[in-house]
Amino acid sequence: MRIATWNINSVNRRIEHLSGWLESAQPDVVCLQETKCATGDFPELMFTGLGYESVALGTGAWNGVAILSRVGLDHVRDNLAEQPEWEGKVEPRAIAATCGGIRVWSLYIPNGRTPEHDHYQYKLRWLKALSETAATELAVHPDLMLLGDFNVAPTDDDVYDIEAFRDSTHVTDQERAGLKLLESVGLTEIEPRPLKYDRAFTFWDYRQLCFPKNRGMRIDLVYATPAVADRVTDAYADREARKGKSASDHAPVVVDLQD
DNA sequence: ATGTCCGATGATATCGGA
Repeated sequence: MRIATWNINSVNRRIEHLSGWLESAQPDVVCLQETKCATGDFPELMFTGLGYESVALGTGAWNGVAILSRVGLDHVRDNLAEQPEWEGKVEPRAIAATCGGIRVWSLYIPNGRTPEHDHYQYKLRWLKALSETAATELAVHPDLMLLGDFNVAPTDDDVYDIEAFRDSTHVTDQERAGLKLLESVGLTEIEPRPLKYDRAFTFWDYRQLCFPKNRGMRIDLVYATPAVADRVTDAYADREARKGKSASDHAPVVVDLQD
């Protein structure tokens, strides 16, 4: 079984790019983030035509998550338990479903903006709530995976130059402690291999020619229970999918599991 | 020139967010 996660940066802007990738990569399950469309505007029929069931959660211009599956899609759940709010609202950043026997979460962790910003505290609260939901879910589902845009680089080596991230989010100890909470409840990170160069970056800013210069970050992550991690046969960041016109600023992460 | 892009506004350019 092949399962992937991809921050698509507007699913409707990315229809052609995404459908081409689905046909070439042939994933069985895909977690999407930043779909940027309301639940009812999700291009469900396009995915049906490609053989995928789908479920989406979105409000419009911002955020939005979805799951595509061609191995079943059941027991859908929206949002974390007691998901922290931003400006009084629960944002569409988490959706779960059971696909091919795996409990799958598609997640879009808040960006944080700057370490001084309220959004950064929101991000930390969100990571804590995620670990709590993960703990209760994995008690019921031994085959659990969390996939998505975590907006945190796990180590200094997961950004192109740590010196460029002084006073920035994504690399602080507190954010990384948020990831450690996931490990403390029994999840392990599945680290992808790079297809090119030495590091498996998953995001390159559109600005300043970051992609051609390979000024990237590894912030799209996969966490799994030991039962799932033991089945991993391969994992890679597909930087090829970041190429070309009308690409997302993120690349997909692909994980292969033994059946 | 943030060497950019997205979606929304009340546009026909500008803005917030990333």
